[in-house]
Amino acid sequence: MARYNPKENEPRQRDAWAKADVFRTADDDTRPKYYILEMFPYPSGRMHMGHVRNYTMGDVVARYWRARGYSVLHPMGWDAFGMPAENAAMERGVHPKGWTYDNIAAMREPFKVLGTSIDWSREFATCDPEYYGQQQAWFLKLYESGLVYRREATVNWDPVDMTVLANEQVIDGRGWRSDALVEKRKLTQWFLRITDYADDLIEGLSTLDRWPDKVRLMQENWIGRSRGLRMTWRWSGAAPAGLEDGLEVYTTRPDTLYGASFMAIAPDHPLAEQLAAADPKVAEFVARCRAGGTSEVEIEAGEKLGMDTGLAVVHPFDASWTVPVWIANFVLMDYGTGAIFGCPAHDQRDLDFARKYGLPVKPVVLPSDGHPATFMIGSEAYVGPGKIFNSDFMDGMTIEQAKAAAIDRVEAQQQGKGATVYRLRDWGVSRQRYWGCPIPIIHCEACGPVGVPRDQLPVVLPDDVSFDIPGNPLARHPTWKHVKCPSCGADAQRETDTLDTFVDSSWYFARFANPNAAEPIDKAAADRWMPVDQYIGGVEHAVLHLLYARFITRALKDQGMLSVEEPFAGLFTQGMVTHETYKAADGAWVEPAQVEFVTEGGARIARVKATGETLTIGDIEKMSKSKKNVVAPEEIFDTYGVDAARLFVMSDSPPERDVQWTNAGVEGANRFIHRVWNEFDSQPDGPPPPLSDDPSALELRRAAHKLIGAVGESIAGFRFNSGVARLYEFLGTLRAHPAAGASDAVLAARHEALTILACLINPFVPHLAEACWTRLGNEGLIVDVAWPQADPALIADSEVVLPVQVNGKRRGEVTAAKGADEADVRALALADPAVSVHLAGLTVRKVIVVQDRIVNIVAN
RNA sequence: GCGGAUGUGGCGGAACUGGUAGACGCACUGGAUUUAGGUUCCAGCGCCGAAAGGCGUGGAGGUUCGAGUCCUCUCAUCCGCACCA
Repeated sequence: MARYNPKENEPRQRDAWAKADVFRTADDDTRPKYYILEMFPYPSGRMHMGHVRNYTMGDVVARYWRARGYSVLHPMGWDAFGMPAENAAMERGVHPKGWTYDNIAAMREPFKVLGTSIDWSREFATCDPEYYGQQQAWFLKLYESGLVYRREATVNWDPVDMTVLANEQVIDGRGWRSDALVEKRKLTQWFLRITDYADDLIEGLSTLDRWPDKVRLMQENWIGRSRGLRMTWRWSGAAPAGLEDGLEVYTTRPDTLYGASFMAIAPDHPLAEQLAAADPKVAEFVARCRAGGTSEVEIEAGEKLGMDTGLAVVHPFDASWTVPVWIANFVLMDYGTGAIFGCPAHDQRDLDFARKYGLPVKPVVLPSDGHPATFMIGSEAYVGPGKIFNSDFMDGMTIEQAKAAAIDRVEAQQQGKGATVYRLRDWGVSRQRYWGCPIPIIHCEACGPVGVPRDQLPVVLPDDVSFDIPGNPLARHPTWKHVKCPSCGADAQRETDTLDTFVDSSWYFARFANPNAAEPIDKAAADRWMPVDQYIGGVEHAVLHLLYARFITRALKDQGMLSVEEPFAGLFTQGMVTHETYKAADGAWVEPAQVEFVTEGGARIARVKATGETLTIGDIEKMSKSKKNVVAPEEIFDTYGVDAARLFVMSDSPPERDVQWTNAGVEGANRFIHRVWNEFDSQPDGPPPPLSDDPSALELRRAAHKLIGAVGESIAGFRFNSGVARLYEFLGTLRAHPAAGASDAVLAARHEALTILACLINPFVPHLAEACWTRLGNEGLIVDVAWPQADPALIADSEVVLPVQVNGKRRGEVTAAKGADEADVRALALADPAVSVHLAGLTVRKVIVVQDRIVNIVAN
């Protein structure tokens, strides 16, 4: 017997897999397909524990379905464009391209060491011109179909880095890198018309029954569909220029039109801007609103600011009733029409505003317990159900009836129309960045924006760029942007913006079906593999990436490039890997690798290994460089082996929750691995004796056969921690039947059990499983072995143990034949001495027998 | 503020449709092996109690023969959105 040596075994098994090329996926396989995909990583250059967990999870699932006879596609790529490469270029003078490809090379190694069953022949990076060129091709198709357009939009502009920032990159109003105050700027930007698909994207959610409810709900809220009325209020008096028809507002509460008290427009509404141009006081007010708009404190306080414009409109249902028009800071220009009618009695914001500026508050919805004469609104608006009153023709209606009636009337008066409004905005994809996919458009003075002809794709990024000054290197490149117009041949300029990197990740899953296709998507291959059967990634992408990918999939389907509407049939969002934090007296964080622990008086004390300095044990947080609570996967691989790391991240917590990395935990996993090996290694060489029904062996055989279903269901149901627990438990059963001194019957049962065990541990600890498989005397690789079949006779129990309760409290148990009828079980239970003790002096009123489950005796 | 999730020993967690709460791992305690530390092996380990027994799944009620699981209220923590008309 030799101690299991992962350092020697693990590389050998990986070599064997590579040599046999076992993970290459054939496209002409006739077996059913299973496409499993983990969200591809950004090539930071370093693998972290989160990757280990994410990719091990996917690998366990991939290896399981592979063993179950499916043709499994499990590809891998790199989400390789983006800001970190340019930041590295600016900070260290390296080229983004070299930096990125070096990082990919550095990360590919640990990913291969992890032993995941990936078809590396399909690998690509989004910064490969072969990939982004195809992206440009479909982008142009969407452009031709009208899904891509250009308009002026307000963006976050970082005046120091001279670039647009995404909303996520603005922290408390400042650029995340430069710390400069971010300005709102109007820039002409490219947009994707995702709002065209708003309804489809909502309806589609109901088909995604293997997605977490949480994610579906978040997407629904993000799209934010609301139904209401878009209507125009006519001016009382002279109409402002350009708004001759009146003031258009959007409301979801047309039932409260008789409660109207004021109109409010956004500070950046065209009317407000017009008034500001004419009146310095208005200009000053508008400026104040804008400044306050970004200030956290003011939003927090919710202070309502308003200014009466002096203009007024006429109520649609009463020509003698005029309503004043205000400018208000709480009205948003980019939602609805940028103008509202205020009904203070039934909207809290409107009420706050009305109270502050002394505007009328007239209730029009009466709660069921309210009286029309006495019902009053205090400081809280009434937003509950009730009957309409004070409302002429709507009096007595329910809210829903009144909404319909008001919409009908407004439509009949030709002053508006029932409308659906979304919170979702079109997707701005322009980035003033170098390291991204060039937008394949040429601007010609005569022809306008013209798509780059197909035969000139890809538009490749130039390599000779500099990062010594801020701004977009593409824009200041001496020659790159100067081209001829493809349409008229005149001098023209290339678009120098690049695409948001979320575009890159919105279709890569379809490209994996055939990464070398001459078209963006090989439709036949995509029809074979799409949709992804199981997608795995972090919940932080619940709206962004997952919504964009769903949108692009639908858009490409409408271009005839794909057949599916939804890219991901199943989604699993995994938790993070966390670790304790350690802080020194001077406030500095200390890495776990430098910490040792002692127990003093039952308390666990952390201190620095080298100096003995006592440390404060802080919160358990996501592993991060800033808190230094990081454990490098490579170090763990080196100390314990890859399998121990894989097993631990799968074992301790349910996969959707965070898992706390602990040294003690990985040692537990390591212990299991060595114990498993010892069981295989203690089995005698040579062919096993024949299996027998000897009772001494039957317990082991039963346990092994039952384990097959339990572990399989755990994997299929993403309950990996439970599956691992069952494997640990089974090891105990195995150890209770040692090989040393065992009868032939037990040796035979052990051989069978070990054969099963090797197959069941294979998804989790594949390197160990291969070694175990060979140790049992088998030829070939266990990756090619089918998932074992349980013998129905061995998993069916002939006897069951039934707990017996008296008045709901467990008092004893009886053993009965499986399926025994009620009368027999009842007699057995009543005769049990442990039970009868508790029945002394009581009268049995009722005996409930749940077949093969439990007996409950009701007595008093 | 709105929406959602979670709450079980010292810790991570198990308990699939209401049916033996605490599987499995960690920590801890005792013992064996070892020159010693570590490793390895055996045993114990929800709380109260000497025992019999009682009490226990954030808290309070309820439904049920039976509730961690279902219902009502409530507290705490976490997450998402946030002046969305």
